[in-house]
Amino acid sequence: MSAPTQQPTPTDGGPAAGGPPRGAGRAAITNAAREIFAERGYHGTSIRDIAARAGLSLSALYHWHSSKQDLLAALLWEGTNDYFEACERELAAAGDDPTQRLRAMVRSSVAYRVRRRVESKIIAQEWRNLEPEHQERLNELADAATRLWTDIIADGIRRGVFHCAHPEDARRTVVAACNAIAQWYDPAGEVDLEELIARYTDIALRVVDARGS
Amino acid sequence: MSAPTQQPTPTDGGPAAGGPPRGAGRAAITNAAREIFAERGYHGTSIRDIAARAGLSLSALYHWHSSKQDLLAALLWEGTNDYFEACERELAAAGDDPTQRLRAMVRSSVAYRVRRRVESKIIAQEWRNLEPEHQERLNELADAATRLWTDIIADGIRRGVFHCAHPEDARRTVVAACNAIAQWYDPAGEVDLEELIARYTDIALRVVDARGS
Amino acid sequence: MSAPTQQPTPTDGGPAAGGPPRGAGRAAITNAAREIFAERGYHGTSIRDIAARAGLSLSALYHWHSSKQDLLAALLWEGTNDYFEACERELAAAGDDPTQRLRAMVRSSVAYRVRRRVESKIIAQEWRNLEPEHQERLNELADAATRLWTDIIADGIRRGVFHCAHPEDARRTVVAACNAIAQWYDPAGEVDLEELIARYTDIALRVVDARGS
Amino acid sequence: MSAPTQQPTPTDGGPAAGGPPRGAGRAAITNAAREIFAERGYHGTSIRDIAARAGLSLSALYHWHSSKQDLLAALLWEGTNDYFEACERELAAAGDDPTQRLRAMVRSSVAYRVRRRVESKIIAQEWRNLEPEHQERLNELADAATRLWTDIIADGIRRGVFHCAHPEDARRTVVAACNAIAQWYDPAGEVDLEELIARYTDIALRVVDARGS
DNA sequence: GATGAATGAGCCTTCATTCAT
DNA sequence: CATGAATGAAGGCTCATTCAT
Repeated sequence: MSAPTQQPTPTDGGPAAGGPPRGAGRAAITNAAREIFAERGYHGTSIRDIAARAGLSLSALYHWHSSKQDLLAALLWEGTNDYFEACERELAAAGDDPTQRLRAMVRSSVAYRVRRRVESKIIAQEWRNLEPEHQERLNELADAATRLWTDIIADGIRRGVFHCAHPEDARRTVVAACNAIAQWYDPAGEVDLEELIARYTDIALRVVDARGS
Repeated sequence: MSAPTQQPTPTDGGPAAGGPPRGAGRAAITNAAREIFAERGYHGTSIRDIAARAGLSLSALYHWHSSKQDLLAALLWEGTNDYFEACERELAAAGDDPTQRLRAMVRSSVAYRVRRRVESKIIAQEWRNLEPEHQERLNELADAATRLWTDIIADGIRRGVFHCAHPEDARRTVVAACNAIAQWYDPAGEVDLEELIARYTDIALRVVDARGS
Repeated sequence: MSAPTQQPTPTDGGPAAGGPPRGAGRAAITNAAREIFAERGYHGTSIRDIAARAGLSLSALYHWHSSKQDLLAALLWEGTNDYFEACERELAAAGDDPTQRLRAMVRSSVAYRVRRRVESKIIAQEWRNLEPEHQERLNELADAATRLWTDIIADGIRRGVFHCAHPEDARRTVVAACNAIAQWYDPAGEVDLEELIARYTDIALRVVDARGS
Repeated sequence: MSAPTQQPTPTDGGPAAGGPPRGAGRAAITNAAREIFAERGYHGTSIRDIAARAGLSLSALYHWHSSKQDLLAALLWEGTNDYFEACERELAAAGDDPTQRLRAMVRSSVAYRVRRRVESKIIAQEWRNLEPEHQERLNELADAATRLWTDIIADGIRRGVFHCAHPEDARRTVVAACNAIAQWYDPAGEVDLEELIARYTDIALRVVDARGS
């Protein structure tokens, strides 16, 4: 169907309900692409599937996006960027303390994986299907996000707050744990977001061996 | 490039070493498929690519495997089964102690992800491209593997050796951390397998909050 | 871009000079179409290309011309007609003498191929892409032009001025020679129009074997 | 080559009559392409049209030719090369005399345009649709053919046998006249090949102003 | 055991065109 | 006068698969 599954896009919001209200083309397509790419993967998805789910013709899709690859690139970049900005926002509020900063990162990450499960899956799996130029651009953003984690853990160790011997492996573990959430979390289940954040914060603190905080 | 990149498969074993493994049709194809599926994904790989890398004709491929889907299914099942058997082997040697059993699981998992990086990537990513019947069969095996972890952690808690409040999240974290190794580990790097096992064992024990062992 | 490359079209004539010919929609489109049809051929040209080079939107194009085919038909007819009228004009001034009349035809033809190279190419190549009705209409005009040549040569032979045994082949040769000019003539080269006319008049007179004139 | 439009190829002769005898793929396609490209032009021809006329499936076409462009390039190259070789063959037999050599060139050219009308049309019209690399390769061959004419006329003038003042224009006229034959000649008409050669030889000699031979 | 030829379905993309505004 | 959004048909090409040899 054409209804946005995830975050509402400012551009649409319009008449809604039913077929895509003439003019909501771009968003309808983006949403449809997001869903189907997540379900079947980039190569497993045909551009006809996307157009159909968006309730538009094949050609309308090309009116808004120049190619299947651009559609993917836009989706991945938008998603990664949103994640990065969410982290920065939480960090800005977290102050200077490594433990608080690590908590902020876990909160941002878990929240993102839960709220944007669909993007999260795509980002994890379809990254390799980007053409080199798009991939490079995305890499820089991803590296910046990695650095956020790295710096916090390094700082915690320096200040004697974290005690893990291998910070890189600790970082990888925490990130992998948060990322995995997108694969299994059921929003209809018993665990709500805040509870989940609490649980993964605990785990993260154990992984970096935080003591006395 | 028909030469096996990874572990030699028992099925082949032939004259090997050098040119296109004389008469080793089946294995050549399996190996080629494994590599290319890992590189480009199931839908991104064409059966012609596989035949070409195996140094065989398209028709030869069909002589050995009945379809592209079967090729994938065989690969995934074989890989998952090998992993499961490796776990059982290590567990048999580990005795009854939860800590020793968890160590055994981490050892099996890390070793598998390192030695069979290619299969590991495929298992992680291409699972969804299996047709339902194959998927179901594989699911049972995967669930059995999950149960190995679950039972060990549950036992550890019951015996007061592990203290984590949310065993499922602990299990997911440890498994995700081990799985991720396949994505980043560089066998030419400085960290050898035993060192890596040691590090991830430590992390796993912190995640389940093992005390006094 | 959108500036007319060749002769100014009476239809436009507007403010012109510089940017997109203000309000000169129709002419801008005709000119753009002429250029691109000549460069890439009818089927090799998209209506979007034309609109883009004219600096107009796709819909504007349809405001002025009812279809791609009509655009071609208009171009071809206009061009052929201009050629025919140029011939008649020169002939009217040439009087009755077959030699003078042949000279007039060569002059008209060479001048047209030089001054309107672009149209000339289109007329030569895109004729076959006209739909039957347009083609028929154009044929009549082309036949009339052919008859101008035929009659002059026949008259010259009758009067004993020309001596070629096969007037049709002579006519075809002269016409082919003039037509070819559009393909190779370089207006920036050393040979100017008058010189070229002189040369081809000589050739034509040799081809029809004119003696004592 | 199986479909009989033009010269018979020794390679075929097989089962004939009816659909293309399994195995005659390559030639059937080449022949079909030649015909349709000549009728509708490169861009006006769809690869499906070609396959259909060849009595094969679309995919079979791609089994034999890697792309539509390659099909065109092969056709153009083959045709131009055949023409060039025919010229060289006739010239070898013509000896040293400029008049005899010019006669040989006219003979080769007229014969080619008559016997291979279809190729001739394609060569004349579709040259511009070749991609640059193919175009360049073909250009060299075409230039070599041009040089054959140029050298003969220059030699004739030097020896005082030809007297035209502008050899390049003479050459262009003769070549254009011969080329044009492909457009109008009707093999079912009254003029046979030898007669046509005689007529165009006469014209050519008049154009270069050959005297006393 | 292995091959080359052939196929039908489907892929991404572009086309000429229309229509509400 | 002019536009942006939308469309159905068609374009070139690739796919997994089959079959006679």
